[in-house]
Amino acid sequence: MEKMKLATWNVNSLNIRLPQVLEWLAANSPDVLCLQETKLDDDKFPMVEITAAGYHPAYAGQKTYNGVAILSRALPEQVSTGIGGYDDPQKRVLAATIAGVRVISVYVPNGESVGSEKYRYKLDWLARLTAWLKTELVNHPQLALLGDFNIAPEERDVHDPRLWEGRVLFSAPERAALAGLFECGLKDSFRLSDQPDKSFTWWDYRLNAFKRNMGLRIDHILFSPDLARKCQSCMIDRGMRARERPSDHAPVIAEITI
DNA sequence: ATGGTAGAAACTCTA
Repeated sequence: MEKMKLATWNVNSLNIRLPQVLEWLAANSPDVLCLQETKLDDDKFPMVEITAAGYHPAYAGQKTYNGVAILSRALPEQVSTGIGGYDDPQKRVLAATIAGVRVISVYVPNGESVGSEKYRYKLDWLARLTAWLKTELVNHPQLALLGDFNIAPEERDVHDPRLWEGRVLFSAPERAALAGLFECGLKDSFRLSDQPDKSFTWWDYRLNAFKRNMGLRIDHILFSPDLARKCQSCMIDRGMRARERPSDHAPVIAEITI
């Protein structure tokens, strides 16, 4: 039985975080690493360094904001960008087939604040993502959706649910949109096994949030039913958030048998 | 308490 290790990490600038990404790849040897917030135009992607580390890069970037990538040991096939049928100039979705698994790296809009224009964009974007995924799941029964969803699914995924209730990243409409993905059959790999209490993936840079573990679990690895059955483990590597000059997100890693 | 910090870019926006 062969194992496949898939990971996701919002690096908040691949330019700044490249040394940490290379170190993390060497230490963890994932088969697939999805990145978000690369904040790099495609002609600035660190192709040489990633290739030298033994990974094939696929990327869809833009300057300053957003940007997604998929790094893989095996050659990525059928690489495509964006949500089918939705002309979004923001680079937030990248898909590739790797060793027979359809891997999709997503950077869901942050939403800024409930009721804002960016919040409406977030909900509209999620509706389009969900509609598109329904057909993707039919075409690719072995599908993994990894990334920064900017939504905490449940109260136990938020350090202080009362404080966050109704706020962006935890408002009812956002959680309903995430539940819509689960209704398509996608499973939250993190909840397929027992996990420590107060497990989070993102901590604000401000107010010493990480030291006080004031975090949210907003980065997820979702598996189609076929892959969920093969999931062996899922864990958060919070050690990377404790580093000097860290991303505000920690990597999430899941292992499946293929 | 509507603050605070980080990144990119360029005196502001996004998260």
